[in-house]
Amino acid sequence: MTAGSAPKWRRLEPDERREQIFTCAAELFGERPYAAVSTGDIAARAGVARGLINHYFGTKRELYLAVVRRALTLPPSAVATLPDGSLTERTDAAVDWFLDMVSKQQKTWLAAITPEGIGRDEEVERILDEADREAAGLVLEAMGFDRGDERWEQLIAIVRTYAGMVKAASREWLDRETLNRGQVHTVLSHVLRTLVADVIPRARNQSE
Amino acid sequence: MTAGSAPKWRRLEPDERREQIFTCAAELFGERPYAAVSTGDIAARAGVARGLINHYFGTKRELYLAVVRRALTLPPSAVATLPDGSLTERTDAAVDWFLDMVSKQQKTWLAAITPEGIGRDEEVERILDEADREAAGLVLEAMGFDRGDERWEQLIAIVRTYAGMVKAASREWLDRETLNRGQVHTVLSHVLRTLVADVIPRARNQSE
DNA sequence: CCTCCTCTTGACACTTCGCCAACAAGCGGC
DNA sequence: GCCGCTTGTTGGCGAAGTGTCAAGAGGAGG
Repeated sequence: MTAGSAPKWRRLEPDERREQIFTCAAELFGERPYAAVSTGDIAARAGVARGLINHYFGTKRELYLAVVRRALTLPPSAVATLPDGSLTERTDAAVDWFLDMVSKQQKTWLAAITPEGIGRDEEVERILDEADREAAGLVLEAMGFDRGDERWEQLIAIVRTYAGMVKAASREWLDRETLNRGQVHTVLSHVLRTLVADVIPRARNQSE
Repeated sequence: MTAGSAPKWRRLEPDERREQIFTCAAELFGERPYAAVSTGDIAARAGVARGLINHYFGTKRELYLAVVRRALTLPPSAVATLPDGSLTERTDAAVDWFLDMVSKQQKTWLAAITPEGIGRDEEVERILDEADREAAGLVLEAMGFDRGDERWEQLIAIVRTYAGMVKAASREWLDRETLNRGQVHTVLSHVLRTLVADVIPRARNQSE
C-alpha cells in the first residue's frame, strides 16, 4: 500500500489490444461453433469490457470473419522451393511439403476446414474459395503448368476438386487417426499423379 | 358474415405440424447461416406461434440438427443395383449413379456439404461422419470389397478421403459451374479406379 | 349442444448484441 | 511535479432473440 494509485486497467496501443482480442476470439471460435461463443465470453477471456470488442471489430460477425480469413491465409513459406525432376518426384515433394505444413498448424487448420452441417454463408464461402484458389495455383505451378494456360480456370477447378480430397485425408490422419502419414502420402501422391498424367489431358477435350 | 365463427388457427395432427415446421426450417437454414435464422423467422414462415417450435423440437439447435440429419441421410434408393463387370465398368457406373442422385437433390445436398469457416461442432460432425461412413461402405461393396475384410476400417478411411473429392467436384459442377458433368465424371472415375487398383493394395502394407 | 383432450397461443424472465456518453490512463507542456 | 488533453476503455441502456409455462381454443365424441 505504498501508493494508492493502482490503475484499474492498462491502456494499450490499438494494434496491441486489437491483436489480443483477436487471439482470444480465435481460440474460442476454434473450440465451439459460432453461435455458442458470446462476445461476453471473448471479452472475459481478454479481460476487457464487452463494448471494446464492438469498438475494434464493429460486429461479432466481423470479428469472426477476420478470424476465418487469417486462419485460411497460408503462411508465406507457402512459396517453397519446388524441385525439378520426374513427375513422381515432384508430386511426392509437393505432398510432403504440404503434410509438413499441416502437421505444424494442425489445430488451427483442422478447425478451419471443418465442414458445418448446413446453411450457406456467402462471405465465408468467398474467403474459403479464395484460399483454395491460391493453393491450387501453387500446386499447378509446382506441377509445371503455366499461369497463362488457355484453360487455366479449368485446371484450377480440377485441382480444387483434389483439394477437397486433401482436406478429407488430413482429417483422417490428424483428427480421426484412421490413417498414418505414410498412407495419406500414398493416397494423395498417387491421385495427384493420376490427375496430372491422365485426367487433365482428357478433361481438356471435354469442354462444351 | 354468414357465421361469425371463423377459427383463428387450424389444429393439425402433431406429425403434420411437426413436418410443416421442419420444412420451413430446412428452407431457411439452407438460405442463411444458423445464427442469421431466428426461431421467429421460422415461426413466421410456418404461420405459427414461436413457442410451438420449442414444443415440437425443444431447442433451436435441436431443430437445426434434425434438419442436418435428414439432409445427409441418403434416400433408400441408395442401394442401387451394382453391375458386375470390369473395374472400369463398375467405377463408371458408380460415379454415374452418384451424379444422377446429386443432380436431383442438388440444392439441399449442396447446402448440406458446404464447409463453414471455423468452429467445430461435435454433434454436426458426428452426423456428417456417420453419413460419410454409410456412403463409403456402399461404394466399397460396389467395388467388390467385403464388409468382413480385416482392414475394413482402413478401407473406409480411404474412401472417405475420396468422398471429400466427390463433394468438392460436385460444388465445381453444380455451384461454381467451372466443370461440366462429363469432366466431373472423368475426374471422379479415374481417381476411383486408381484408388481401387493402385492405392488400396499399397496402403495395406503401410499399417504401423 | 356440451365436454373434454390436447394442440396452440401469448406473455414473462433471461441472455446476448450494438451503441454511446462518460470516465480515466498516461503522455506532453508548463 | 502538476495539469490538461487525447483517446483507449468502461458500463449501462434499448432492441432482439430464446426457452418456459399456464391459459386458451379447435374440434372430435358422446
